[in-house]
Amino acid sequence: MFSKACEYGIRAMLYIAQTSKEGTRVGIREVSKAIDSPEPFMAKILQDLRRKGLVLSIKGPNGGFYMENKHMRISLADIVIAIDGVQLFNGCGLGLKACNEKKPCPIHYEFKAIRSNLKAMLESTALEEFTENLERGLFHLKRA
Amino acid sequence: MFSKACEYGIRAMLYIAQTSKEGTRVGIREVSKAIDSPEPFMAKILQDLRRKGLVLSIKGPNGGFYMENKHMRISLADIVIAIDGVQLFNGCGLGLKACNEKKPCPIHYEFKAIRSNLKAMLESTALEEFTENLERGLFHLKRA
DNA sequence: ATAAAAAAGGATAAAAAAGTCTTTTATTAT
DNA sequence: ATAATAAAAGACTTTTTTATCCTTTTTTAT
Repeated sequence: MFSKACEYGIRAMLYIAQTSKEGTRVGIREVSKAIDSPEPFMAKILQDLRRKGLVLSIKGPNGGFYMENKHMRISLADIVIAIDGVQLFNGCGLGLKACNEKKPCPIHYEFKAIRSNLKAMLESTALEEFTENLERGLFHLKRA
Repeated sequence: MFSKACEYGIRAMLYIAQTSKEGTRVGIREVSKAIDSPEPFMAKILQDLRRKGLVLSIKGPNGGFYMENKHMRISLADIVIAIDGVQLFNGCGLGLKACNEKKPCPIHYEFKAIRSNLKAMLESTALEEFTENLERGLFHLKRA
C-alpha cells in the first residue's frame, strides 16, 4: 500500500508528535529506536519531511526534531502525499494513464469508491488524535 | 497499490478472458499489443500465472493462452494474490509485523475496514463479469 | 523428416527503492 | 575560541522490481 519510506515516515511523525507534546526534541537515533527503523534511512526521510514543512528541527546540542501546535493538525494523508505522492489517491487501479469517466478501465468505479474511502480516512485523522492514545500505551509503533 | 506485474497480469487476464469467450487462443505478442505492456515481461507474468493454474497455454503453431469456462470464475482477488501475495489484504498499514487486535498500530481499525472493503470488491468481481462490457467497448485496457 | 510457430526457461541488464557512509554546517556549552 | 552534539547534504551500495535477450522444448503443417 505505502512505500517503506512512507511507513517509517508516518510512524516517526506519530512519535515526534507525542514527544513534542511533552515539550522535548528528539534526535534521529531516538526516533529510530522508538519506531524500529534504520537510522540513516530515517534521517533521509525526516530531512525530506522537514524541507516540506511537516516537521521542524534544530541542529547542535539539545537539538533534534519537534513540532509546534499547528503541526498537530497534519493528517496522515498529508504525510502520505509528501512521501509517496498522490498516485494512490488519484491513479487508476490498473495503472492506465488514460483511465477516466469517459474511458474507464474495467474496475474504475469500484476503485474510485475504495480510494475515496481510504482518502477520507487518512484525511480525517490528524496527528493530535493519536498522541493521547499513544501516551496511554494503547497503541504501539515498534516493528515487533 | 498493485505492482506493475500485477497490473499487467490483471489486464492480460481480462483480455484473455474476452478472447477465450470468442474461442480463440492468443499469443504473447497479441496480448502485449492489446494491453500495451512490455512483451518479454508479459511472457514472464503469464508463465507464472499458468504455473499457478489461472490460465492455460499450448505451444506451437496456433498455440497461445486461453481459458476454459471454469477460469471465467477467477476473481481479481485471485490474480492479485497469485502475483503480489496476501500482504495487501492481511498486512498492517504501517508495516508492523506485530500489529494485531491486542497490540494494534494507531490506524489498525481504520485500515481493517478499508482493506476488507477492497478485498470484498476484488473477490466479488470475476472475469466473466467484465467480458461482456469489454466486448461492447465500454471499457478499455490500453495504457493511453 | 523438416521447417516454422509459439511458449518455457534461464541468464542478464536497467531502473527504482531501500539502506549506508562520510563530510559539512549549525548550535551549544565550556 | 574550542570541543562536542546533532542535523544536512551528497555520494555510494545493496536489494528488489521491472524489463530484455537467448536458447530450448513442444506442437503443427508441409
